[in-house]
Amino acid sequence: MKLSVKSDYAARAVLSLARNHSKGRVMKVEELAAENGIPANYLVQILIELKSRNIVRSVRGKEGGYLLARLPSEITLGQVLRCIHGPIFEADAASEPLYPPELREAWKKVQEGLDALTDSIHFEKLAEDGAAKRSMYYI
Amino acid sequence: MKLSVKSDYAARAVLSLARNHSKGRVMKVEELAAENGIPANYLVQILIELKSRNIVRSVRGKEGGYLLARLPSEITLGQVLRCIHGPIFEADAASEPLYPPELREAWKKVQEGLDALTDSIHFEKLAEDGAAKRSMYYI
DNA sequence: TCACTCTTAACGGAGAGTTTCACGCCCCGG
DNA sequence: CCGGGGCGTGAAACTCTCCGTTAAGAGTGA
Repeated sequence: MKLSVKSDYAARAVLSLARNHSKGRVMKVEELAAENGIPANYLVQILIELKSRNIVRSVRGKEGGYLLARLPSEITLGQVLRCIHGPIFEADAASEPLYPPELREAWKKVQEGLDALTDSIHFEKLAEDGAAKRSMYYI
Repeated sequence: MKLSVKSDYAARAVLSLARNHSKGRVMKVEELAAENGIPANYLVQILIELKSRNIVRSVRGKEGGYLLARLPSEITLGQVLRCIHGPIFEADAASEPLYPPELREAWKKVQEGLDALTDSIHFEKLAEDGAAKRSMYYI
C-alpha cells in the first residue's frame, strides 16, 4: 500500500501554509507549487478539496492566495488524509452479507486506530520541528 | 485510501485456513475460493506470495492443498498485509533531498504505529471470535 | 501411466491516479 | 468602470497498477 502522491502534496502544501501562518501572509498557488515541487495546476485541485473541508481558505483577486482556515494546532495529518482519500482503511467488500464479521471488525479496528494515530499529529508541531531543525544550521 | 481487494482476499483465505488448522486438514484452492467468493486463479497467485513469506504451506499431488505454515497465534494481520503490499505507508517522494524532514518523520511514525496495530491482531483470536459468534446461533 | 493438484509466466481490459489545458469568475487598483 | 492578476471548474490525455484469465509445466499418489 503506497501513500498516494496526492495526499503527500496536500500535506506538504498545508505544512508550507502552517509555517507562514503566524505572519498572516497569503501564499499564491505558484509559490506553494514551486516551493514543494508540485505541478501548479494539480495543486489547485487539491487546494479546492482542502478548502471544501475547511482546512484552507482562499482570497481572490489581485494580492490573493491561500492561507489556513484554522489554527495550525487544530489541523491534523488525519484530517488532510481523510480529506483526500476518504476513510483511510476501507474494505468495500466488507458490506457483503456473507463476509466474515470478525474480519470486518478487525478492519474497523485498524481504521479507528489509524485515525487516532494520524489525528495525534498536528501541523503546529510539524512546523515547529521544521523551524527548530532549520535554525540549527545558523548556530 | 482503499484496502485493496487482494489483501482482503489474502486475509480471508488465511482466516479460512486458521479455522481448519486444529483439524490438520488441507484445503484445496477451489475450496478456499468457493468458500470466500474469490476467483480461484487469482487466489493461486496470492497463495504463492503468502507461501514465499512462510505464512502458508502447500502440499502437492493428489490429496494436496494448502495449510498454515505456522500456528495461528503466530500469524498476524500485519504480516499478511505487508506480504501483499510491502511497507504499508510508504511515501516514495520522501527520499528526495529537499523533502521536509519533519514530514518524513511523521510518515515514518504513522507507518510504525500502523505496523504495531496490525501486528497486534493475530488469526488465532479471529478464528475464535468467528467460532464463538457462529455457535451462538445453535444455543 | 493416469488423475489430480500445485507452480509459473505471460497477457489484456478496466479503472484510478496524475498531469495538462482551456476558459469562466472575482476582486482590486487605476 | 474596466482590465490584469489571481482563483474556480471541468474535461481531455496519459500512465500505471490492479484484477482477472489463460495456458503450459511439474510433482505426487493410485
